[in-house]
Amino acid sequence: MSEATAKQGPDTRARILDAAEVLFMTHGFEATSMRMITGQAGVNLAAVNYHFGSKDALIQEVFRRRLTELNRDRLAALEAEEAVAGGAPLKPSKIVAAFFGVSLKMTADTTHGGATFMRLLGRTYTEPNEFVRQFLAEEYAEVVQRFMDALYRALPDVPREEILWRFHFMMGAMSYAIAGTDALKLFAGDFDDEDPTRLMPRLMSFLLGGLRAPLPEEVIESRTIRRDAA
Amino acid sequence: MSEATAKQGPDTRARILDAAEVLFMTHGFEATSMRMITGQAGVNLAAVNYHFGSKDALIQEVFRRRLTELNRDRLAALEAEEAVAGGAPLKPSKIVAAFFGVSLKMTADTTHGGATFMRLLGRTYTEPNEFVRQFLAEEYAEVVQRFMDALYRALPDVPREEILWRFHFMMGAMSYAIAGTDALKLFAGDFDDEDPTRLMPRLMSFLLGGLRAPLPEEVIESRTIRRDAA
DNA sequence: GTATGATTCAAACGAACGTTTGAACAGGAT
DNA sequence: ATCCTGTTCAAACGTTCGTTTGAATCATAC
Repeated sequence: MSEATAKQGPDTRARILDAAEVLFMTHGFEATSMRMITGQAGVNLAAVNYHFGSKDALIQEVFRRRLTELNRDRLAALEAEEAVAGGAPLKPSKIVAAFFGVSLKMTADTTHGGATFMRLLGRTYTEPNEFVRQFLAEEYAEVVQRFMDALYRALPDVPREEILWRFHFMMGAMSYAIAGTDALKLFAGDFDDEDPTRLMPRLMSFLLGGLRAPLPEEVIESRTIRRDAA
Repeated sequence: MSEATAKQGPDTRARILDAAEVLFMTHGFEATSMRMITGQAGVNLAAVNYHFGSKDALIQEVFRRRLTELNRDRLAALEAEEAVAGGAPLKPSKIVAAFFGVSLKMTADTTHGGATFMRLLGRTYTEPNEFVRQFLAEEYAEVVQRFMDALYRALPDVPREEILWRFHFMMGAMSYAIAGTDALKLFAGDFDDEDPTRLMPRLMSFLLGGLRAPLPEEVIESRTIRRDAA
């Protein structure tokens, strides 16, 4: 390994990662066996442990190779907006568009498997597996902090806790929108599949509407939604 | 002889269901073994297959016993509103409150395990397992249809497809809000723990804001939009 | 050519999985 | 006491899991 970089085999690594990405999305981590992965990738069973060390390490690598790029693009989009603003606080819509627009752009990318990964990622936000969630949290720590700070500055009069909640809600709506297209079909069988290009404006309208909604009156005084069914 | 194994008094069935509910929520379906379930429940390994037939049947029963009640309450809440309206279309806020308010009421129920189940349910909306999703779709078919019809009548000028999407987004925000509290903590370590009573008004404001947001321009091009407000 | 290190391969490993078995135990009703 | 029915129990079933092994193959430098 003199000057050669991490370039290893011909394309065994990449084929394993691509196969695993699809299978993890379709069946989940636990239900996807090494034999399924290596079978679909057309490589030997031992190849995964040789190239990645273990199944868990393979899972991490599946996420890392995409998340690195995704979060880099997110930060770039945010910094581009900040450069335009020149020190002034950004408009919330710009911040939201920077974060979620990058996500949806990858969702629309069908040629490089980005769409598959985004669906996998959406499912993984609620993944029970502890080490997967721990890994995701580390990967997200910086970018989330940066966006939250931008939102704090953009909405100085809104309690930070409230902004945190709404960001949480927005993440949920996006994850579900991307990952749960099948679930949507289950709700309404007569539903023609859509290209993610049309999902983007729909989701963005919804997210901004939720973000700008009036604060709950609970801030002033506890109030319960009237739902008396007698 | 060494230890007096606490002779279990109450129902073995219920003990298995309660243990399985917690373990499924913590580890997921595939990662939760029969031995974990029976061990936590304090029953024999064979008890699950004796009482439920199989692990899959146990999963279904875990959901069925709670979903039956949940969806019954949802329909009751909707019908109560419809009775008050007396034939007139309901306001969207009432419909949303009927559907999601019941969910959050169960989330706030800590004494009967309802909160545990709601977190499990939130995670399961994006569950890859095919038979689980099929089962969920059947359980939800009627109640979703009823609520969608109510929304169609409440918003006659909004394209049905658009309402479907926004309902989808709302489901995502709620599921994530309930199931992903840990994820929220990962984003912001300094976060005082959740009190579902306070989650309710927060989420409701967000959902209604998203539901009433202006439609994306792409849709507006072809249709005139009227904004109904509550 | 041969040597050397990286990669692939078939085969096997022990562990854990869901499920099944047949005996043991319980408590009424006859 | 006996039978019956429902339930619990320890043990084992066959399968599949992730991982490991050691030899075969390939590529490149000597």
